[in-house]
Amino acid sequence: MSTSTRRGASAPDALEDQGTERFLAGELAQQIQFLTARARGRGSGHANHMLAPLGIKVRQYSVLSLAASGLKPSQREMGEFLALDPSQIVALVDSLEDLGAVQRETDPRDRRSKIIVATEAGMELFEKAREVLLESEDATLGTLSARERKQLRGLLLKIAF
Amino acid sequence: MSTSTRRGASAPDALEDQGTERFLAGELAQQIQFLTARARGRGSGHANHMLAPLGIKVRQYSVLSLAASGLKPSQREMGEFLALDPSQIVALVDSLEDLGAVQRETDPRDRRSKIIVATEAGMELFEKAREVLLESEDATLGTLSARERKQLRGLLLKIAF
DNA sequence: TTCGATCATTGACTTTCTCAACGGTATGGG
DNA sequence: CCCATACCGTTGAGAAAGTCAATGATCGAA
Repeated sequence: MSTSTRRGASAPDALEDQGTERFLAGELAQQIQFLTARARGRGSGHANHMLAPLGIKVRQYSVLSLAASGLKPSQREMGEFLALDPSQIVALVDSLEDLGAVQRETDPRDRRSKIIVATEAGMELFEKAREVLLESEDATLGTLSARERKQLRGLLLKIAF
Repeated sequence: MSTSTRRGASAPDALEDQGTERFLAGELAQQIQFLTARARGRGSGHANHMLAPLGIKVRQYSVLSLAASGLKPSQREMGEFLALDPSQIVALVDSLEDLGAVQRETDPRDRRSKIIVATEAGMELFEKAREVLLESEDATLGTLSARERKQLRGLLLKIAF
């Protein structure tokens, strides 16, 4: 009940602070590239803020999510799916390991690769974080109807890979 | 005509390399947050690559675009619209100024603020970059129909601000 | 066995982000 | 007019994120 930000009960079409909408008719606001970057900035910003009490960020959540999926992902697979450099995965897994949320297990089929699995504590952390993120997503998507959200998901899914 | 990457004439539903689609059914692929970040990563990556020959990146393009819009934006306004810290705007304007693409003009109404305008050369650079970016966007959106692109633009516009 | 490729890891480096401070300037109240 | 306060651009420092090359261990195939 605290969130004071945005969505004032009044001011129907007051987008953000004044001065911004002046450029909405411009060329940038038509470029999907730019809009995507803008949306992502707002989204991950809000998400990280909401996630802070849990001691992780969205980056780490994404790794934790894969670890908790039961799909036994290797670090390389994670990097590919998350579009992150292998070295970044190392750091992220390290930090989650420090939190006791995940564990590295050497793949018996290929001892070079390590499979990341969530611990008990990791599963609990994941569930909490998941709910927080669903709230955050809901807040970020504010004005969109359920139908529109589904549409957006579908469209993004097509271009994200 | 060199770009060998992606969009093979065949392979209708071959998303990226193999191993990735294994996680598509997972929980992350349902989160708009994640999809947005993924899409943005791909998009800006491709765009920066295409833009490299012109000596700028998407960050600088966005500033140049506003400067070339004729809307006489101040740096503060740019920062707000682009969701960038004022100090970053300074650096971006500096680099564009070094390229001779933009100029700082002190606002006569408020001598604290500086209005950024594109030079002749800046306008030419902007036009070239604009075309490159439209191509890049087209490539990134590959599989989307014109109708879907319009939808996506509309949806993103709603959540980007 | 040996050679080339792959995986995780490390390290160095660049870019981007975030924040605090400072000088110059505007604005409003006494 | 003078003053306090707030704002703009700028600088600087430090954290976070992204990029790239190299290495040891392991795999797969010749």
